[in-house]
Amino acid sequence: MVIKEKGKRSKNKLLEAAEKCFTKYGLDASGVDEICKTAGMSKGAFYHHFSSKQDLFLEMLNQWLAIIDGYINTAREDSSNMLEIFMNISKAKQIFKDAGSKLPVFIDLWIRATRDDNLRKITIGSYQKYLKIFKDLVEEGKKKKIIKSINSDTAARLIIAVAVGFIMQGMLDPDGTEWDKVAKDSPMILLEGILR
Amino acid sequence: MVIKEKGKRSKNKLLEAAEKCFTKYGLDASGVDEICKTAGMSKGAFYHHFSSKQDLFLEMLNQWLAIIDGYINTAREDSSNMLEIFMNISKAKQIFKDAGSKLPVFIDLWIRATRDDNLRKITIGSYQKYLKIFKDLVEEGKKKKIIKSINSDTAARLIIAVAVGFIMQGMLDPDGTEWDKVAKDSPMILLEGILR
DNA sequence: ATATAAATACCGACCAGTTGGTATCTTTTG
DNA sequence: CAAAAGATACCAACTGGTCGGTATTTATAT
Repeated sequence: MVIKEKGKRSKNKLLEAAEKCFTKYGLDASGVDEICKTAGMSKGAFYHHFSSKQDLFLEMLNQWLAIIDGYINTAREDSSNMLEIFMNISKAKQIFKDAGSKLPVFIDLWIRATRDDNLRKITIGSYQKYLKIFKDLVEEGKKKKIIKSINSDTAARLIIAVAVGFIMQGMLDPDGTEWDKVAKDSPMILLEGILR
Repeated sequence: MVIKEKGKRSKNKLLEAAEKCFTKYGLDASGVDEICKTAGMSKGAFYHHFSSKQDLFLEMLNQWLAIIDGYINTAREDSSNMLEIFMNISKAKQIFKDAGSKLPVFIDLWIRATRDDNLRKITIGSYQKYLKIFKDLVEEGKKKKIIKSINSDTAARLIIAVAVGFIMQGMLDPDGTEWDKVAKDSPMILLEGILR
């Protein structure tokens, strides 16, 4: 079958509409009705494709995590040494461009995962996966004597903190600075330190 | 009068109850009814003290920002040089202890500020105030040749990113590591860099 | 000090609107 | 035709917020 079954297409339409709504109003404030209206579909269609609003959250999150996986794997394939991988990931201009509008919703999901066990399981699973990637990267650097003998767990979490922290700030104060520039310069500061 | 007027006490009771609820269920999921029940008061009392749920958000946020102000000012008064101030702020064991339960709610407010103009104004105002503090600190360090000639705006935002990022991770994965240890080690890594 | 007046603090039933979700029916598709 | 997809009408639960009335303080006058 050349054309995706109409069902899948409709489902995607709903997913995209949901993303629009979530970006605009937030997770909680976006009602199922609103999402349907945005998608130009009916509530019946919605509940034909998703068993609940939650269910849509989960599918959306899984979809995005797959995208992030893609970015990371690409960065890994395109680079030969550990330092290159790190820089390629953290530059992440692509992420900020493609996923820019997704990021606030992603944070929203993150917060929600704090209180929702289903979401939490998925989120924490991926979180730990990425954590491990950075940890291994640091460990490798330590073995090759490129990196100081710092705790690799701490370092990995620090790297993630920077990423998440920038997203949060970018959401609150998008015009406060040139965020892509900040994001570009920060990995270097992180690597080389602040002190002379 | 030794004892606070009863009115203020009741208002505080509501504020505290709200904090409990928000910590447990999140901002949106905590209904006014729930807050009142937790406080052991009536809805009438609530709307006697606050003009709306929003209004309570604002008061709560202002209250907390005042606390943070206190921490920062204390750190400034207790230290003589720029580096000490920075370390005193970022150690912030006191913040993590006292305000531990508040932090998730704080993040929740942050997200909400993204879409709510009133909240945004307050939040962004404080954000920029703290940003400036760090910026000035970095500038001072640069003048004294302690700090590299990095962009002070970027550096300041990087520092904030680390703080916010740790809070976010701590919320998602509280038992994943010893966060106070991570928080203690990170400033040093930030200062001295990762690379050898 | 006591009576009175006036705020302040508080209660809880109630309302209009919205929410996620369901049940039933119709259309499209293979 | 049967199954999938979609539409419409509907509902029970819950939401933030209102309102008329009552209890409790606090200020004032005597």
